[in-house]
Amino acid sequence: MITFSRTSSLTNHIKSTHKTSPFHTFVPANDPSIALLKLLELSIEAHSLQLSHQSHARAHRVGLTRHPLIAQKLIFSYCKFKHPADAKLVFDSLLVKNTHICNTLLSGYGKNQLFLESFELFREMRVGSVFPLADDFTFSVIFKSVGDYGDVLCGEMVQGRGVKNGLVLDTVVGNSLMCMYGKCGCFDDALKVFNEMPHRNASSWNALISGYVKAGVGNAGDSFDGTRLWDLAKGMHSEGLRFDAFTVSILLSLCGGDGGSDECRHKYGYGRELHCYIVKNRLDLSSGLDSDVHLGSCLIDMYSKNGNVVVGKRVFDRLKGKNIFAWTSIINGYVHCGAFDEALFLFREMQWRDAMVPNKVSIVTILPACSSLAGLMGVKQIHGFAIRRELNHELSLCNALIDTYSKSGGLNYATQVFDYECINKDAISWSSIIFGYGLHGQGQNAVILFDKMLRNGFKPDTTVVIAVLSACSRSGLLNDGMRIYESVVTDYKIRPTAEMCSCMVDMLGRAGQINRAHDFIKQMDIEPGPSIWGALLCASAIHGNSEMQELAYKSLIQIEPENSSNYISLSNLYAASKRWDVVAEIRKGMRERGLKKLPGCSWISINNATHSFFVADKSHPCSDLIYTMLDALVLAMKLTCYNPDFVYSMEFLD
DNA sequence: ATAGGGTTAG
Repeated sequence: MITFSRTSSLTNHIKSTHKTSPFHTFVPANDPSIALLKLLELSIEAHSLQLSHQSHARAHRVGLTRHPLIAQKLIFSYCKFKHPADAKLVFDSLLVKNTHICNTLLSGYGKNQLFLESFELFREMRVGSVFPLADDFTFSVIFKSVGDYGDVLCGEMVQGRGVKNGLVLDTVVGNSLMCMYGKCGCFDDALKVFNEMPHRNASSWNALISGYVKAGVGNAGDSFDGTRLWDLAKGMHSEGLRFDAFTVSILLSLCGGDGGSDECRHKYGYGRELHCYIVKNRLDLSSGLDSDVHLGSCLIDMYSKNGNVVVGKRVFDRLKGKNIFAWTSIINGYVHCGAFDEALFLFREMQWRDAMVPNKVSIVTILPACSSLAGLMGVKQIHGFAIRRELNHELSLCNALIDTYSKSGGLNYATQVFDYECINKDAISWSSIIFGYGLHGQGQNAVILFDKMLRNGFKPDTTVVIAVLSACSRSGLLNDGMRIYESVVTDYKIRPTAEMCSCMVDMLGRAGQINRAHDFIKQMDIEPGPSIWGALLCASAIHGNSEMQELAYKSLIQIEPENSSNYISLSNLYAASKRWDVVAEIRKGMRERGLKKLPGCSWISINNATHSFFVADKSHPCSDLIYTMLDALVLAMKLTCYNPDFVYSMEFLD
């Protein structure tokens, strides 16, 4: 039984349309269109496709399917519920199509990724057509679709029409045009629009800032010029516009640290300042408003990316109306700092206490915790969980499962997911399975899959190339690796990255071709970094080529003069051939630079307490007992013919 | 009715 309440906006709307409606003259008091509109509005609010269908049927019975408002609402709801074909049926049945209705279908096509249909309809909305003329709403909707489609040329053509009609002067249209350029990675074009806009609002600035972020991310060299970005944000302030929730959330996403560098600390400082800004400006986090949960999730993410999940948890605890995003953010925070028990606890709490239904993202997020705590069995459990919720065909989940299964020793399960569950594969699916085969020493299969991927029309990217090259390297498939490398560089115009090059050096080196590996380094376009010399070093150590080993160490010391482990290893190399004079010299060099060997540390968790140990560490309360046990173990090892090599460690026990 | 923000996978 549905009861209707008298609400403002809709009633007003109906009142205003009543004046022109042919229906009201006949049945003004109990106009069936009012009830139908209410029903449709309710179905949209309640996300009920069934209710929309019922309303549609009722509209048929009373002959109202061509009522402009009802048709518009039907089209809207069908598109929202991913039934664009039904929306099209309603649309086609209309004898007169107004701009509003066309815009609704246009936007619905966009929501359903039906870009070609959307462009087709847009093309019809011009002078001399049976369709109405495009207005400012049309343009903002079409720019959004063009942006999602990712075709700048198409966007420029649409912009041309917009300029002709004088519609790009509108602020919202201008903003959506900027967003379109941003999505296509054309920051300069977005900036041009921004500079030429007659009226700008906060959203214009937000579009500019997020456009800058999108254009900067992925460009390895000029990945993210922090200063310029914060200058942009300051420019917004000096134009008298305040940051709104959108601005803050974009900026917060840039405050995630990924290490302990100065730049990270800098970013973290900005992040905390933004948190203060939220509090000071009463972008309050505990009012339970939708936008506040949004900001809360951004904050949780920012804190956990900076290694401070505890503060993230405090933000989380204070959030009212926690949604799946907030829950996933905090769970992700705990997963990333390795607190798997806590993450799993929250994953359960989310469901039992907050009746939250995990989605594909939350399942992907919890997966590393399960594999870490319970190995292959844990991955299988999550997989089963996903199957019961019919989420097992989701691309990102499949990709995560392929990767985690193969890393947990379940290559056969990974293959099954790849072959039977992962219906629409992407570059990540292919590189995950190829990497998996490589990991399990099945280089030949990795090569077969790589070639199959190319035959299926996928262009290789650097990640998948690294996956297949490292597979070749591990399995000693020198010829295949060389062939693939040559092909991706010449046929697919992939510029060799440092990682790709170190795969090649590793591959040649492991195959015993140390000199060829060295020649490869010499002909590289890029400056050899630590990973490349490290690969050469490893290979020359395996094959006992101490001359090349020395060269690699010296190069490493040259490019990483502050990394003490290079000195230690070089010194160990000389110690092995009893060249104590050189050893002494190296250690003197280290002392002069003020470098110390970082002591190795190992630890074990027992009953939620972590016990850590350094070399020759006697500080543990049970130290005597532990060493007695250790001596007994060493003795037992020696008795079983294993002769542990203590030479290097003894050297540095002064 | 239109634009702009959040969690995940190699």
